[in-house]
This record gives sequence, C-alpha cells and structure tokens, in this order.
Amino acid sequence: MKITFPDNSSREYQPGITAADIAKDISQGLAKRALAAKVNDELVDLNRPINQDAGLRIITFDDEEGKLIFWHSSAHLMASAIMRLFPQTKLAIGPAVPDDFAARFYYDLDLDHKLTEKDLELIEAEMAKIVAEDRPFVRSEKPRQAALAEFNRDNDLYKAEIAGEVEGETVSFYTHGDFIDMCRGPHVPSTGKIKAFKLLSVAGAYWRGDEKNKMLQRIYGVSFPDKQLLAEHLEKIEQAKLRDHRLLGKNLDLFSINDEVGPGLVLWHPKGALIRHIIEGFWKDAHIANGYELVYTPHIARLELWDRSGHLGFYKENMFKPIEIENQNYQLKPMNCPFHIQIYKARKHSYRDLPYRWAELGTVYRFERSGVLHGLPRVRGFTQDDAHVFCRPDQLQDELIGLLDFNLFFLETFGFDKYNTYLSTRPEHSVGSDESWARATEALKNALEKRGLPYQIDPGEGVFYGPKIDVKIKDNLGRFWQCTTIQVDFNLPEKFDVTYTAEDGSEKRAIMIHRALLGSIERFFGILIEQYGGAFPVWLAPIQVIILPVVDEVNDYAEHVAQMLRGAAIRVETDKRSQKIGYKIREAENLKIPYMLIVGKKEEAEHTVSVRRHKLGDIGVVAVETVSAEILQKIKTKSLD
RNA sequence: GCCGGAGUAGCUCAGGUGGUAGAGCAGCUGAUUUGUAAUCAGCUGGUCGGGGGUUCGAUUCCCUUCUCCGGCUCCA
Repeated sequence: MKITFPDNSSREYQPGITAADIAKDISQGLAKRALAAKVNDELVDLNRPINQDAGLRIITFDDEEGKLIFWHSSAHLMASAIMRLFPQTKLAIGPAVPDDFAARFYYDLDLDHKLTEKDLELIEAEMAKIVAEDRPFVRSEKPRQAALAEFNRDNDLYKAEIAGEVEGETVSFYTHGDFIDMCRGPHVPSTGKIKAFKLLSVAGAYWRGDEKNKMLQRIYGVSFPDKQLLAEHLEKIEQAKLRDHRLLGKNLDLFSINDEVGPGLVLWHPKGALIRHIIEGFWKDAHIANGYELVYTPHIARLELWDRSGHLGFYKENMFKPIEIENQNYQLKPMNCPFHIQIYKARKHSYRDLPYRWAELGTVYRFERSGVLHGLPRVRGFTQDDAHVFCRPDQLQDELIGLLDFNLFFLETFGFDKYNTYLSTRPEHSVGSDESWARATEALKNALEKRGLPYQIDPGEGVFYGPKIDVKIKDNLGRFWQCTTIQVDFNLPEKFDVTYTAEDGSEKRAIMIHRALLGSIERFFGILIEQYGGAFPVWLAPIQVIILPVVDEVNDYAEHVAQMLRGAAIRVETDKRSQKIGYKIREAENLKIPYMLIVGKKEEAEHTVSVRRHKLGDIGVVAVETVSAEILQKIKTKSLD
C-alpha cells in the first residue's frame, strides 16, 4: 500500500504497519521524537495499524497538535499519580489548554482532602516515578452502554455524565500501568516521553464551568519533552511576573488601588497621570483630525434613562445601586450611550448632516463581583475611549471600514501589530428583530472582508442590542488582550426613537455604532505597562531625560542643560544629590528613564553630554543640540525604541 | 459570588508552641565630591488588616469582617 507524506513524497509499505514503524524507517531521530500520527485527517496513536493507502504525518512536539497530545497525556500521568496518593479521588476532566502564552494542562478532581502546595510536590514525585517506569499508553474500547453502567456502578458520576453524552456506540479508554481513564486520545507512546514537568497551582473550578455545579479542585501543570524547554517556559513565566503592571505600577509610582478608597477604584499618581494625559491628548487630537467631535456627559442620570435603554433589564446585577435624592432615583452611569443619544435628540437632524461622530473619554462605574477584580484590567470605575456614530443606512459600510482603519492606526502607534479579530453574533438574551440583526451582522462582516482582515466567528457572543467586532491584541510576551469593540446597533435608536429627516421630508431611523478602540484607559494602561515592561517609549515616558552631574561643581551646567531641553518641551529632571554617579545611574535605570545625560567637568568644558540609554548603556559624548534633536525626533514620530 | 492561600514599618521580608516585634531598602540628619547599576555613620518609623471573643495578658488561640493573590463563573 502507498503512504503519502506531507511533502507529497510516498513510500510503499505492507498493510498493518504502524506509524511508529514508518517513523523508524524514515529516521531514528524522527522515531524518537514521534508522539502520534495524523493518518489522513485523523489523529491516532503511533501504534495503530494502517491498513490502506493513506496520507501520513508524524506528529512531534513541534506541531500544535503534538503539544496538545503531550499535555493531555501529561494530565493522565498526573491523574495516575493522584490516584496512587489519593485513591478516593473522583476524576472529572483533564484536558490540555491551547494558549500561546499560558500553555498547560489540568485535571479537575473531586476529593475531600484540600490539596496544598506540599501535595503538589508529592504528586510531582509520584509522577516522576511513573515516568521512570515508562508505562506504555494502551488503547482499548468498550460499548458505550457497558462503560456507562460501570461508571454508574462505581458512582463515577463525572465520567458517567461524559459517557452519557459522547457520540458513537463505543468509547475508548487509555491505560498506563494500573491507571485507566476514558479518553478519545490519542496519547504519546508511553509515560517515559514526559521527561520534564511542573505542577503550577491548585484552584477551584466548577464542574463543567457552571457555577450551579459542584466546585472541584483543579491542578494546573506544564510539561515538555526535555528539561531545557521546561526551564525556558518557567523563565518566561518569571519574566512575565517582572512585567506585572501591579508590581511596576507600585515600583514606578504610576498608580495605586487603596483599601480605604475602595476595591477596584484607581488612583492615578502624577507619573501615571502624565502618561494618561499624553495618551488622551493623542487620542483627542486624532479623533478631531478624523472627523469626530468631543462631548462630555454627567456621571449620573435618572434611573428611568437606564430602564429605557435596556441596561437595567440586562445588567442590573452589575450596576451600582441607585442614589435617591428628592424622591428621584439616579443611577451612576455604566455606559455613555444614552447620554450621546440625548445629545442627538436635543434637536432635529437632516440626512445631509449625518454622520455624527461623537467621542468621549467617559468614566463609567460597574459593580464587578468581588472575586473578579484584578489590577487595572478589571476595576469598578474606568474610562472608556468611547464614541458613537449616528449614520444613515447607506453610510454604515463606509463608517465601519473607516473605523477599522482608525483603530489599527491607534493600536500600531502603541506597537501592537498582531491581533485576532472576532465577529460576535446574536446572543440568546437580546432585543430586536431577526432582520435587523442579520443586517447589522452582514455590515460588520462586509467591513472586515473589504479591509481584508481575517476573523473568527464568535457565535452568540454579541451584545444584547447588536452584533460586534472585537479585536484582541497580542503583546510582546504573546498574550492576547481584548481592547477594541465595534458594535452596530439598530435597537437603541428604536427605543429612543432616534431619527433624521430624509430627503423626502419623512423621519427615518438612524443607525448607531458604539465603539471603544483602546477599550478602557485603565486596562489599556495596564497592558502598556506590561508591553513595555515599564520602559515607556520616549514620547510616553513621564521623565524623558535625567541629567546626572558627576560632581556638585557641575550642578549649574547640569541645570543649564536641563533648561535647554526643557525649553524644547522635553520632560527633564536633574539629580543634584551628592551621590556617586553609579548610584544615580542605578536609580535612573530602575526608574527606566530612557535618556540619562551624564555631565562632568569635561562635558562642561566642551558643552557636551555623555549619553546613556536605558538598558543600552553608554552611547558616547555628543553636543547637547545633537541629543536634543534626537529626542525630539523620537517624540515627534512616537518612536518605539 | 464560589474554592484555596495570604495580610507584620512606605517597600521586600524575618520572627514568635500567648508576656505588645526585627533586618535590608526607602525617608530624615550629617559626613563624603565621587566618571557609567548601591559611599559611610546616626536617627525616625509598627495600635503585627479591622471588629469581637477566650485569657491576668492576644500580633500569636477562636469567631467574624475587609482587602489582596491563584483560579472558576461573569464582563454592556
């Protein structure tokens, strides 16, 4: 029979041969690295016989599928160790998690004993034994009904629930050593393949992710085919910790969240506030330059406004309680849109004047459940870089395309050039006619396609009033963050009777687009801190330059240089303390100030400065004008280096 | 909200089987005049997260509450 490989080459083999044998026939190296096989389009174990002509790809850890198989097998390995140590454990589910950054596996367990860090070490030690035993993974099959009966007999309720739902009349099991688990597979050949692993954490997780269900214990782990890869992965995790915006926010004195003020409420310290000011200034200028007008709206409004908008009906649980004053209820705003609608309704509008693009950095308050608060990304008060476009149906397409371009301009300015785009369709709980949802979804889709942006459909993930496009940006560590959302809305215009006067004098319904590009200023700031590791590019750095005099005698010259730069609108400070230069440099490096200008008697005499760049080190001695021009150029171009 | 863990000086942490705590850094004062990542000395600084209980006595034991951390769920 003929086996065809991915490069379209082929070889002849006897029927019944396994992928493992074929891998060995190709090369010893491949045989060693082989984890599983893809026969035609099906992932199978290496030892499954191939009986007819087929396409074959040997799967290794380098393949995405290979990693998932490897981690899935690791979950089995971990479960087998747990069953040896805690035989009373009921196993729930143990998959691999595909994620660019947080790649890992877990197993959800039901056991009375509360697992601790210490237990993780015990489990790791037991896993190491099972790896040393090099137990092969062996597949077997059973009629589904028989398996179901056994699970019910053994009171293995989680497996029974899964067995009750899988398709087909047989289910497969994988055994290694004395451990058996129902599993679709495939798996790596044997436990000996899993040479390097680490259990990361234990946490609660609801069965099937439903908070009505029982809370199980979940152990997360990572594993790799060799120790080097594991070490690299753990190093990556350590690096991420150093970039954590909560840590940097404290160390660089950017912001704080204070217990006495309240959880999820951000205090912007001067340096953080300055960065925010620059971002917001850039944002406003760019909006005005792109045909937007700025508006401001209050922080509270009559409760009835939110009832009419539908927010009360859909998000009451996540809104702060109303404030009662003079027998009237007022609501702290969770959204800006009803206000913008009221601005629109302040007068009549001609079809000639549309579209209106109204933008506001609007601070909203949402009651987030206590357990979900997290640094800057998840807070109770935050500022949306919001805008609403009111347009005619015939303008919708162009508006959306313009928005996509405008958005990418923003993201790229901050150095985000990789992103995933999603189109979210109608959710279960929503308002409006099927027809308007179809139109809105179609409009978003067309815009994406006209702009040639690849996207994934996120079924049922739209907002109650309309479908949306979401953009998740990828940061320097490969993590994705949701920022942009662009939502088409036929519903609020309906509820608030938003119209314009058409050419023929009739009143026609306007269409609204809701959009936030950076999302929340707080969250975006958090993302930026992590993206840059606290070392902001020159245009954003709160202190762009620090002058470091070597001895007190040149303090006047240092101040003179500072004044020159300040005159060019560069943010500069001078460190005139009687400290050794190494001390001042160390401090400036820790503050991640992009330019350190060291001046001593030599520089004073020559009217020069010795330039040191953050992380790059000593650059050399240049004229003040030279470095000033360089810095101004970087600011002007919003350079990222 | 749920599961688990943790709250000691501004920060990072040590300590104590119940007798009111200690270091480094930061801050302050002084000395030092220094050439590319930490000069030296002295001083200040804590109701040991809050409240309640047990006790002669609680930072330590118990209860409760708040906040944070790792997750789950949720996120207009």
